[in-house]
Amino acid sequence: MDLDRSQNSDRETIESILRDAGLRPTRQRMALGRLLFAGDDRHITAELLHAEVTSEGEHVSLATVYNTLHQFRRAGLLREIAIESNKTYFDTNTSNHNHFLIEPDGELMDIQSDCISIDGLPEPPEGMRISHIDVVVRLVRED
Amino acid sequence: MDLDRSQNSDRETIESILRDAGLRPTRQRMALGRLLFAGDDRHITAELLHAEVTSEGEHVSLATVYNTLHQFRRAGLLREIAIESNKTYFDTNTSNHNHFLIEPDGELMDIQSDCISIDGLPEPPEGMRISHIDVVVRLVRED
DNA sequence: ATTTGTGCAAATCGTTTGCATCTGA
DNA sequence: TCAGATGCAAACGATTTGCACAAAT
Repeated sequence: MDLDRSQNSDRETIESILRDAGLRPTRQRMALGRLLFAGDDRHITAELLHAEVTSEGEHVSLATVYNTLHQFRRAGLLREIAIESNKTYFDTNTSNHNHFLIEPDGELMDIQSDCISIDGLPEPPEGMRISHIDVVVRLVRED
Repeated sequence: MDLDRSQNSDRETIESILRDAGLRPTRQRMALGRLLFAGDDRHITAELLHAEVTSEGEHVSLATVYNTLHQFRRAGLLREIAIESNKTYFDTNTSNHNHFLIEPDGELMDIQSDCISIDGLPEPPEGMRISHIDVVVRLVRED
């Protein structure tokens, strides 16, 4: 289930998101959390987030951005997106959903999961179970 | 469509695969091509392929392995696999199919595409068309 | 002969880590 | 107070690149 993010812009909500995840609401995490969890769902990289927080006048070191993104992911606040890229993309939408990938520029768009159904999956091998299914629909510009 | 690889082990077949792709059949490309296109479909990284070709006693520099893998991909002989990993994986099976990903060790298994059907995809945005759909089914060991 | 490919080492890029310092509970 | 968090710079691993040399048509 997705959180209602309509009011996430205020400090208190971000703070409780962090506390609920067992993370101390430090200045850096609050700043990053506000960028990530307030407003719409986002697809973002560490470098990009670092640039954003910096342009707000907040100082957060790049290493801390990396560390924080992984902490958020471990806490279930972010999900890593599987696309072929040398960079790691994180998605603030942790509910089941899938992606359109605009090939030429690498831009991502959400596809709501309830649209999509997958049939005919073979049984997983003995002793394994499906944890999650990722669907990436690659788009190219029509010529 | 998949090539019949049952006889790809001989020089002539590899050579014609390369020529058809517009690539000169150099010693290095032949050695890599034989490893990739003879026998079963494979999921491989540059480092791994370099280790293989080296252990055969052939000398191909790592840079050439990287360059060659990308040439093969551009020629449509390989496909890059979309998984979240710091390494780039290539698939010698360029037909439409999908993957099981064994989470703990990152191992990949093919799922034949004709098993799977995807319903309920929304229309792509104006001026875009679907080039390819990747499905990755993540597996974890049952506890 | 001319184009194309290769090897090597250095450069680059994204990311992680070690460690001294600082901060929140 | 003191575990936990951060910053910095150095380390790292995967990949790319520049350029002199070699091989293919």
